[in-house]
Amino acid sequence: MAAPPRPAPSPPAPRRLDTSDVLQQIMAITDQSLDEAQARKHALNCHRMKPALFSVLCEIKEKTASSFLTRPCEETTKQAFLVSIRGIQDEDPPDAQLLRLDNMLLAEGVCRPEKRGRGGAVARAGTATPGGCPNDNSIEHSDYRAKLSQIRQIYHSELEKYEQACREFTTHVTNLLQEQSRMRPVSPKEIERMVGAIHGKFSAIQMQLKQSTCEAVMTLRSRLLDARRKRRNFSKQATEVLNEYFYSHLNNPYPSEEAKEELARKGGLTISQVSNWFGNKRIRYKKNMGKFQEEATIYTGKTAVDTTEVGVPGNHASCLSTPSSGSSGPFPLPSAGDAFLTLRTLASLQPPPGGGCLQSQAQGSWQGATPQPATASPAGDPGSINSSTSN
DNA sequence: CCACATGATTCCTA
DNA sequence: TAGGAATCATGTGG
Repeated sequence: MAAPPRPAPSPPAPRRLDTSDVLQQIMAITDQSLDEAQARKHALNCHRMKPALFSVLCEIKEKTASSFLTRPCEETTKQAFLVSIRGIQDEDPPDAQLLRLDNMLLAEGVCRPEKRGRGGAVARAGTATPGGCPNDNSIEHSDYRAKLSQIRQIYHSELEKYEQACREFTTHVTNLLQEQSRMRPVSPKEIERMVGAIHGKFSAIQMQLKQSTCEAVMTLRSRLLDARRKRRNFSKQATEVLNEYFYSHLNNPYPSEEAKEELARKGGLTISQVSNWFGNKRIRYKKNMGKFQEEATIYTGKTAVDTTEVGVPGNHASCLSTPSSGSSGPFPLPSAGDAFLTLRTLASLQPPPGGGCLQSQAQGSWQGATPQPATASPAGDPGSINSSTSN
């Protein structure tokens, strides 16, 4: 390491120096050892020209808004850090994401220090089964609360650590800058900006903490409060309503949105429960049609009776055999015998002209054809529900 | 306790 | 995005 030429080897505080000499010495401090630099700094501080020079520097700094003029060697690293975060502070301020995280942590009861995180989590878990079956959720929820409490503790202790570190670092940097301000122009604004940058940096870290806490809570929720664990069988009435629709639309068991709404309303279910039910029903019926024959007979017979009672026989029945539904594959039938059985029960719902049409459809399959869009069922499914079930 | 039924979820496809 | 298929997890009856 070749030492750069040093300007004035002699006394630390020369008696007569013009401003350029003083400046030169300030710049030379960077190349000196710590002790030397300290001694020289002290000498310069005591120099009679210093106040004047300092005010000139301040003025220049104000005008140019430039970066640091000097960089005492012992602070190089920290200043590098400060410079590096200087760019970061201009990023978008505490944004919506932080707000969302805060809201979620609040809702989950994590934000409140140790106040039994009931409110959000548990209350929401209670409504997590929209099927109208209120659950008693005491046992697993106590487990959930215990784990949530652990998460909360970790969260708060980490948060406290970060906050303390942030405070300490801020104080440290502020002190440094204040000390530096004796040597170079450091405006309060600059200090403020630095502090802001530090806070920005630490709040980014805090955001990560919040994010991982949120993730932990979500995982916990999905594990302990998963809706599947809350499963309740549907009420008999709901099952009947669904089955009636299913078997009376056996060649096209794809209820439209309106039909789903109606079914949901009648069965006290949600739309997604209705969709799930039909999804499950279709696949299970298709897999094992023989098993469902009895059920099919019951419901198709029943709906046939219902419709005649209501007196609108052609309404939903017509949708079974409409040309457009014939354009896609109808429901598959298990075997010739089963097919006949189903057809016979279905046929009781068919208006005479569509009979042949139905037969040809019924020998096809839902599969292979694109799922019948609900709108393609021109009989007006919603109407068919309304007319076919009177309750 | 076990087997089966059933509601919900996930992944994939058209 | 809806639906199919596989799967999970709970409910239920013997």
